[in-house]
This record gives sequence, C-alpha cells and structure tokens, in this order.
Amino acid sequence: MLELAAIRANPEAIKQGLAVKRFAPLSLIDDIVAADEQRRKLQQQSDDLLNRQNTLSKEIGNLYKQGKTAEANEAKAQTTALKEDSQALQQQLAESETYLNELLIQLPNLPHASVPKGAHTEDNLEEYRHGTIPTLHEGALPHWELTDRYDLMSLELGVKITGAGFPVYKGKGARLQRALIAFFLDEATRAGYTEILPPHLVNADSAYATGQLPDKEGQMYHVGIDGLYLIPTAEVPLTNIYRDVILKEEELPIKIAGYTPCFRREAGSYGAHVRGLNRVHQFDKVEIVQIAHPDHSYEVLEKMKSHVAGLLEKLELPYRVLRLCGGDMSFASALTFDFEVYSAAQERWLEVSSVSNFETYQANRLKLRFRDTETKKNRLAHTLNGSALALARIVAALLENNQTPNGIHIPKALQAYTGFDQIS
RNA sequence: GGUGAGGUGGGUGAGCGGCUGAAACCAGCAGUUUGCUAAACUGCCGUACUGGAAACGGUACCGCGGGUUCGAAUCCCGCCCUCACCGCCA
Repeated sequence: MLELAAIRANPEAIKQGLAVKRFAPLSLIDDIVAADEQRRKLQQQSDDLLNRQNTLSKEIGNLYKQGKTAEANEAKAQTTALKEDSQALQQQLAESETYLNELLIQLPNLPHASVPKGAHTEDNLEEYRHGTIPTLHEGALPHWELTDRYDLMSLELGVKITGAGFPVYKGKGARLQRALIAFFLDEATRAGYTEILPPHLVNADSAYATGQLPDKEGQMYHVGIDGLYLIPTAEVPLTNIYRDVILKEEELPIKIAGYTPCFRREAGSYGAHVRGLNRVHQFDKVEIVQIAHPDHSYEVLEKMKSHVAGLLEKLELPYRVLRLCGGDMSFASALTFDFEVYSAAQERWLEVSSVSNFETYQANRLKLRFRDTETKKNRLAHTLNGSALALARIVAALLENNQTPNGIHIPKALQAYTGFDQIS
C-alpha cells in the first residue's frame, strides 16, 4: 500500500497521481488524512494514560517494598478508574487503526510520471516492435486445430478430469512445455537469477502482502478447508520469501526466478478470443523477481525488459512492447510494460509477459526493508517482477507461426531441450 | 494421527511476578593501541508507532490471542509452529 507519510505530506499530489490511474473515489484521500489525525490523537491520549498506569504501578511496588502497605493500598484504589479509561481508549485506538487500514488498503499504487493517461487497452503506448510477421501457407491453422492434428494437447480431456480451461498436454506437446520451462530457467540462471521452486499454495497473509487480496479475491482458487490459495503467479510465493525482512544495502539487488503452474479462475470470460490456449485456468510460467534499491529500480526494470526481449528473440517470435496506460495497469504497479507476441494464424497479438515496478507498494505491505548504509535508517525496498515467460500463449504462437504443410518447426534455441526439431 | 520437549534480540542462551526491552557470550559497527596483520581494550549495537527542529522522551512488542494482578517474558486458558519418538505414507 501507499506510504502514509507520503499521503500526509502531500495529499493533493496523491490525488493527481491516482486520477491518472482512473481511481475515482479521490475523497478517500481526505478520509485517510482525517482518520490518520484521529488515530494519532487517540494514540497520544492512550499512551499518556498507560504511562500514568506504569508509573503508578512502580510506585506501588516501591511502597510495598518499604512496608508502607496502607499507602500502597490507597494508591491501588486509584488504578481502577485509570484502567477503565485506558482500556476504553485502547479499544477506540484499535478501531481507529483498523478503519485507517481498511481505507489505505483500497488505494492502488501511484503511477510513474511516464505512465500515459487513458482508460483502455487502446490507450497503451506501443514502444517498439521486433521481428517480422510470418506469412503462412495456404490453409494454415490456428493452434487449437494444430494441437489436435499433431495430438499435442487436449482441452476435452481436461474437461473430463477437471473442467473447462485445464489443458492436458500430450507427447511432443508435453515435451515442448517441459523444454520451454527448462529453457527459461536456464536463461534466468545465466542472467544471474537464483532458481527457486516455491509452494504452489499460499496463505492469506502472503496473498495480502503482494496485493492479490483483497483486490482480486475472486480470481484465485481458494482451498477453504485450509484457508489457502492456489497461486495465480509465482510472484506471490517468490516475493513473500522476503516478507518481514530487513536486508543489508549491499545485498541489493536480490534476483530470484521460479517456475510454477499458475491458477486463475478468470470468471466470466468466454468466447472466440479465449479459444484454445489463449486463456486457460492453469498454465505454466517462469517468473523473475528483483528486490532493488529505490535509486536503481528503474534501471533494473530496463534490465528485466531486456531479459524478456532476449527470450522472445531466441524463440524467433515477433513481438511488440507496450507501455500500459493508467487505466490498464494493475492495482499495485507503478509502471508496467507488456510484451505481446504475434500469433500469425489468429492474426492477433497475445500478451505473454508483463514486467512491472511496484516501487514501495508491495514492500510496504511486505515490510520488506533494507538498512541504508549512510543514514543507518531502515527504508522500504522496491520490488519488481516479470513473466519470463508465460507458456500457454507462447506455445500458441510458436505452433501457429512455425507451421508448414509438413509439420511444425522448432526454433534452434529450443532444440537442445525438446530433443526434436520438428513436430510432424 | 498419538506421545513428549520446546518457542526470548542477527546467533547461542539466561531470566520464571516489580530493580528486565530484557544478563552473558558470539557476530556486527565506531574508536584506542599497533610498522602491517593478529590480539587486547572502550563505546555502540532489535522493531514499529508516536511527541519534538533537534537533543531527548512516551507507548507497544520475549510464537499468536485472551485471562489473573496495582504490576506479566515470568502465573492460567486457547491456538499456531518447531523438534524428537511412534503410527501411517509418496
């Protein structure tokens, strides 16, 4: 969440920033400022009473020690009223804190100054394109027909054993998944990331800390009996490794990467544009995460973008990079770039990666800090993450773009991992 | 799942009703000493909120939540977790 100190210091600046993100209830800022004042007032009163209680108790102890029992008992009588008052105040203080927190948690992150204004995907700014869009042969097929033709994947089988949106990969299709995962992890390792294999279920604390709760409650699968959530992205367990941690400044940046399946309920989205692998409830993804010094996080963001771009180039996929507009960005992000690959048979762009800088927004909830060597003070770190990459849609584009009448060509970089250069 | 032991600051570990936000040691930081290194010595060394320009104060926190008491790390209750052994099991 946003830092209270920043809101307190300049509420109008916060309002202006949030307006770019199309955040409507700007009066919430005024409510927060008022609630914060109220809270501090209550704390002062409460602290004051507690202080008097503590002092009195010490005096009573001393009186007993000196054998002045009568005086001690007299003093004791005073404590009753004091205690009642302070308990009432503490109750009010706790309520005030809860209320303030409820307000704060509703605020999205402030967008970076470079975020374009706008509400919809059309307002996203295209940064650049790379690669050439392939011309397919006559009778080229969309990937959902290719997967049938070469027996690579079945959604019907998924329906049988689980439900809609749970693909079952088969044969070379399954091997292709495994190859891509291994390729992406190896590339991340080569780029200096430490590989992590995290749990695929997380508790509510973790989901809150990275911002999935309460904002996206309905988008996660919930295991009610144990109070756990299936992860919608590896970002959640990976970033939460550093929840409640104070790092040394020289430990920054932290670079970790992990493969996990990702589970998304995606309630209510059906239709032609979500056919095949375009949007499924379970998909595989390798995620890269960095924890950076606030002064360098935007350089880190650029490096992460280059990493993702490098992967797409090695896979020989045409792609474009979008700078997301305020209305299209996620709740917790300050700046997000989306990578989209061109899926030649569908003749459309598919989002395969989202690279974001969250600045201190997640770190504030995570209580992820580092000790500033200069000032010796603890400061919130910046967190960043990016998909590198999301598999299902990469597979869709790979199959469609590389098809020939005789089979599907596997890009060179992947061949060592698949063990074959052609699906036929 | 059963039984037993235990959860204290970065680590080890003392404390078992007031003098304890917490001994001691180790690690870390700053100095003194020193030709350099080593050693020795001195001081500092948890987090958050809060008052204050600052100096310096206040409050809370000894797994979590309640309770007893004028006063709880210390006593009582509930929960969670860790370890050991048994059972079950990929």
